[in-house]
Amino acid sequence: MTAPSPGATPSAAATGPDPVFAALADPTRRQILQAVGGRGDATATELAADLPVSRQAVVKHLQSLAAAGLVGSERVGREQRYRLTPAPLDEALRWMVDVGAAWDDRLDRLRRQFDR
Amino acid sequence: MTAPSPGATPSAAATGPDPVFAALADPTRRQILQAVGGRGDATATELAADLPVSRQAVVKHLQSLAAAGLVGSERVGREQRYRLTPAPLDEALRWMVDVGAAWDDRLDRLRRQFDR
DNA sequence: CCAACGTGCAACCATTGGGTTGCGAATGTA
DNA sequence: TACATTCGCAACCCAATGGTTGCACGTTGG
Repeated sequence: MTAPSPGATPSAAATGPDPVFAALADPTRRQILQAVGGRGDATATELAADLPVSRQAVVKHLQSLAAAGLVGSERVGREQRYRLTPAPLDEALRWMVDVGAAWDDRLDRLRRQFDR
Repeated sequence: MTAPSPGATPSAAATGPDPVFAALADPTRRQILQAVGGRGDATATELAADLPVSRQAVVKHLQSLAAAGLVGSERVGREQRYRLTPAPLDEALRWMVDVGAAWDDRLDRLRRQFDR
């Protein structure tokens, strides 16, 4: 998944899953992520219209998301348009899958040892 | 993945991906999660020995994780043993995959429309 | 039985974080 | 040119959070 998604600078893609998890922690931020993904393109003002928070709050959230490399922005005229760059999700995803997998492995090993 | 994992009560599994994402936000908490998964079984005191924080801090983290349904605990003698219950990870995982997928769909649609 | 160990509870502290408001600067439009 | 948007910056507020310490209560083993 997640082709390089051209256009929109990824704004310093921040290494490691840390910032991604941190970014995903907030419900509003996840909502914003979904919204900008669904629209394909959005400004802070547009997003704020559909949310119970101020534009400035949305801006801050978008900055967090940008810091995690989950969105990129591009200035067009007098507005700043954001778009999704979901690549960093992969790393976080992998982390979770690994934890689950390691656990299942352990269960398997125990089970096998028990069957013997 | 993530079989029901018997034993150890899931401690009120909390609905929705919210508590899971919240739980995963903290690096120490993720470390604890990995540690308890790797050992298969651990107490707060044991975990604290390998971490740069106090036992009480670990206890608090374990409570967060339990609230998210990611660990279950079981009292054995005078110690409280925690174990991984990674099932709730699935929901969070799905959320992320969905966001990524929706985005890829949009890209595809745009590309197809452009080719025409 | 008593000492040692491990847990659980509570108070407290400092920092982070989400949110708001206000304002000045840049850009598009009548 | 004058007006209306839209943005970006800064200051400020309050609640949540990660962390600590101290202490009292069960449990185990010599």
